[in-house]
Amino acid sequence: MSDSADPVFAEACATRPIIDEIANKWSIMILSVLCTQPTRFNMLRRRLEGVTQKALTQALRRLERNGLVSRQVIASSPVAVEYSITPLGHSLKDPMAALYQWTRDHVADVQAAQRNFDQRPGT
Amino acid sequence: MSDSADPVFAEACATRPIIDEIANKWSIMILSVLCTQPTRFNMLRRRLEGVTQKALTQALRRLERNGLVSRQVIASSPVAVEYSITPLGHSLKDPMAALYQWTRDHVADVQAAQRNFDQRPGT
DNA sequence: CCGTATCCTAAAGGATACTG
DNA sequence: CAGTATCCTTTAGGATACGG
Repeated sequence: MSDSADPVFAEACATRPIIDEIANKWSIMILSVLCTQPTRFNMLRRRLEGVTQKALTQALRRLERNGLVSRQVIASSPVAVEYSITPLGHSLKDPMAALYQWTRDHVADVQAAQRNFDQRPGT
Repeated sequence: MSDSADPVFAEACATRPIIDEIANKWSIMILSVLCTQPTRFNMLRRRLEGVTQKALTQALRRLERNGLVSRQVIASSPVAVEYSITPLGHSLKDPMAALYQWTRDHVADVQAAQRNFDQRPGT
């Protein structure tokens, strides 16, 4: 599977497990919020419209496990939990930006291809 | 969800649908192979060890729909189908490379975070 | 307030058989 | 050769209820 593949894309095979950890449905939106400021659970929940409690918890745990987000419990009376982005999480910003730039540059091409594909006659 | 989020990550929200199309389980490995040379269905299947026929077909259709891969039927006696990467697909190489570079630079950090997380006491 | 636990449904994934 | 169709098993996702 790897002998003569292009080196750049070949690396994709090795790095995919980590990419998959990051490319979770809500992860980048969570990072989007946390990049601005530390945020509490229910605030995140409000900001990410449509997220369920379960999904948010799962995404946060995953980000925390991978060192991109840190979780701090503030022992106030109704307990507060604040999530913030780590330096490691922050370092993802630049490479992400490159990918978003590609998407912006080519979104029209992709959508045109989709329309073309979807409109061609079925069997 | 978007008023005060960091601009770079905020873009993530808008571009995620397209990222998701590309970040499919087998997509980058398929692109890895096609980037080197056009390849036929069963050859791809052999190169991507562990892929099922169904999964490979689905991934190829998706890549084709998004304009990253083209499919050409060669009407020989047992019919042959050759897949190749398009210029659009090729243009993904550089931004991907940036992401892989990040992964390479930080894989140790991520794995350390994972070990640390996994080894801490449960309830 | 911040979750975990449970239950249920929906969707994904694999194996096998069959067609142009 | 290159798929599609079918079935079945596994996993993910959502809703609800409860605990620290």
